[in-house]
Amino acid sequence: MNNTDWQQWHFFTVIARTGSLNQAADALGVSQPTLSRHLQSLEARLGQNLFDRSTRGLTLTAFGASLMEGCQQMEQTAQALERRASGQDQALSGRVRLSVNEMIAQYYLPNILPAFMDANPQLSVEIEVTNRASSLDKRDADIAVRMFPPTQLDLIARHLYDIPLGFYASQGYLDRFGTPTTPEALLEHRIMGYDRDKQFELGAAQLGWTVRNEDFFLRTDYMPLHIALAAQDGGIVGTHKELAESLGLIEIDVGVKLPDLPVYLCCHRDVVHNRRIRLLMDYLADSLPQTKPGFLMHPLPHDRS
Amino acid sequence: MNNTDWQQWHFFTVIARTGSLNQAADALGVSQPTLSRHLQSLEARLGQNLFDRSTRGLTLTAFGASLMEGCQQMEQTAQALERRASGQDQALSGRVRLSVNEMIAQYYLPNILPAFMDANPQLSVEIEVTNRASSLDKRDADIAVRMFPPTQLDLIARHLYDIPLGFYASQGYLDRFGTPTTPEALLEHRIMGYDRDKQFELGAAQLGWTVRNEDFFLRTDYMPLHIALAAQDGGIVGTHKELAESLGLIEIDVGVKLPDLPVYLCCHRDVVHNRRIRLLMDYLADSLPQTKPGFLMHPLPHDRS
DNA sequence: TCAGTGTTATTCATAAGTGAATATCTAATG
DNA sequence: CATTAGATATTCACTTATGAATAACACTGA
Repeated sequence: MNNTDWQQWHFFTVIARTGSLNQAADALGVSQPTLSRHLQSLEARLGQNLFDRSTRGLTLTAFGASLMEGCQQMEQTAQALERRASGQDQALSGRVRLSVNEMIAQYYLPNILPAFMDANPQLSVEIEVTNRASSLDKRDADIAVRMFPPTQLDLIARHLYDIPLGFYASQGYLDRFGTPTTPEALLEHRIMGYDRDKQFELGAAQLGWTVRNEDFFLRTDYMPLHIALAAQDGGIVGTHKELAESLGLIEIDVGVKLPDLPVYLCCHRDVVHNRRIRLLMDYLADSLPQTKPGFLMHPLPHDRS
Repeated sequence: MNNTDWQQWHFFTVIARTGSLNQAADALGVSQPTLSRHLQSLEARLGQNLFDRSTRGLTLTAFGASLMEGCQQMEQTAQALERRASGQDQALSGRVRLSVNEMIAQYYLPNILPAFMDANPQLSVEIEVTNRASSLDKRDADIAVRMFPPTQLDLIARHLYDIPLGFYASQGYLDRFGTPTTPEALLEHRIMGYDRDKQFELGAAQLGWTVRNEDFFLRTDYMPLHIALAAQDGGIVGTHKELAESLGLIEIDVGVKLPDLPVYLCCHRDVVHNRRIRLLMDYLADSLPQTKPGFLMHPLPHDRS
């Protein structure tokens, strides 16, 4: 009677979320035929279909949908189990996964990570670079560097320091287009903005500006491209003060002080006492605030003649 | 990264509860070597041991114990999932599991079940006979007939009727030992009682009597044996009025009215709307109260010469 | 209309998991 | 001290499950 296969519920959960056997197979690390068969087997045991099949994927039947709540609860519990288990693995060997955005990855980590890796050769550091908030829940990462305080209650956040921001352009750009002195004038310039990232919009709103991403001259969420373009006389960029200055960019004073960018170090409650994770967190907390940015200045190959 | 195998957590949960690979293998329907290997695999993945091994079985390490809470939660969710899924299987074929005590099984069901099975040949009725409250949680049974209201909130109970009780003995017994007329005198007689079942003790306490199971002349929880023995001049039995009378036993009036025995029909909230289960419940609710007891009078072979 | 891209289902050689039997261990017992 | 009972671990023949390849299908867009 205890014949129930938790594995099949797991498969079902992921299939339901992805809506496709192929994607679920990818996520689960098994093959699509395997999922197909397990799903059929589960449906056979339950006596009715969990999904409607089509050539565009699978969509939950009412029956399948009615079971999703329990599946999600099971998944959360399973994830918590994994976190708690891994949080108690106090060995100083193994992996630590760190999630950072492109700016940290490009301009800060290269300065400080080698020393850590030298000091802890048993530890393999895995770095996930993304501009979205990585899921510490799913243990996609153990530690995350974020520029905003996390909202989840079960995350522990440590405010490290604040990065001063400013608007910058190269001397060459300013020679060609002049130097704006008011916010209004600034917005008429070739200022680089974001694509889907809403952070700048929100920050501007707090300053009383009405700015939409659509208004920008050039739009990308990949900030190192902002920097590289500005360095090549491409326009005005709002970025880290120290970084811009180390690149020889000139600060533009439009009479408005940009708010500092806070830097938070986050991890999950369940793993905060883990030695490996603690080691890297403490090291980052020590070294990140002291680091001058600017190791790999130019990620994109270019020839400035 | 989503490599986590829910199945192994299931195995771990059952192993932890049973404290033995062999028993867990039994409960899970797999072999002991399979469990041994999966457990080793899980421990290897987590990097530390979940159990201390000994020749007396496995005992949780502190690490393993710290994970049990999550496992139990997962198990409950899985069980709820199974119930909800099976509750929505509206086919009128398949199995329905019914849990009853020995009295119902012996003296009532034989009268009424054949008609139900004739009317619903597609349905296979499985009957678990136990005097303990069967677990509707684990879906050991879909429906349970109980003589006391269930305490769990997620069970639905339907009070069917009340069975009048009385003290009875055969004419032969009364001829030999006389007829008691007071409670005190009754307790001096060869009255049959229970072994581990505390219900009679509790009921007697409500009447103001102080009776312990140890005081009885003959002790067994198997009530049909009470009946059979009384019918063979073996002593006095407290049992169902109609049943005793149909056996030709004589009621003994000691000036105290025994409280009626309530009969409840129970099922889990999650499956109450299931057609199969509903069908049998409704049938039992209709037929049980009207049934005269006494189909198979003498379950034990005997020769009354 | 006709490739192109996505989907699920099926096939079959092969790899992985399984379990009966067995080895090995320990505590309890005569 | 030898024996028994009950436990986990290991072995190996064998069953089962797996996945690369493929088929069959439906939508999309040129």
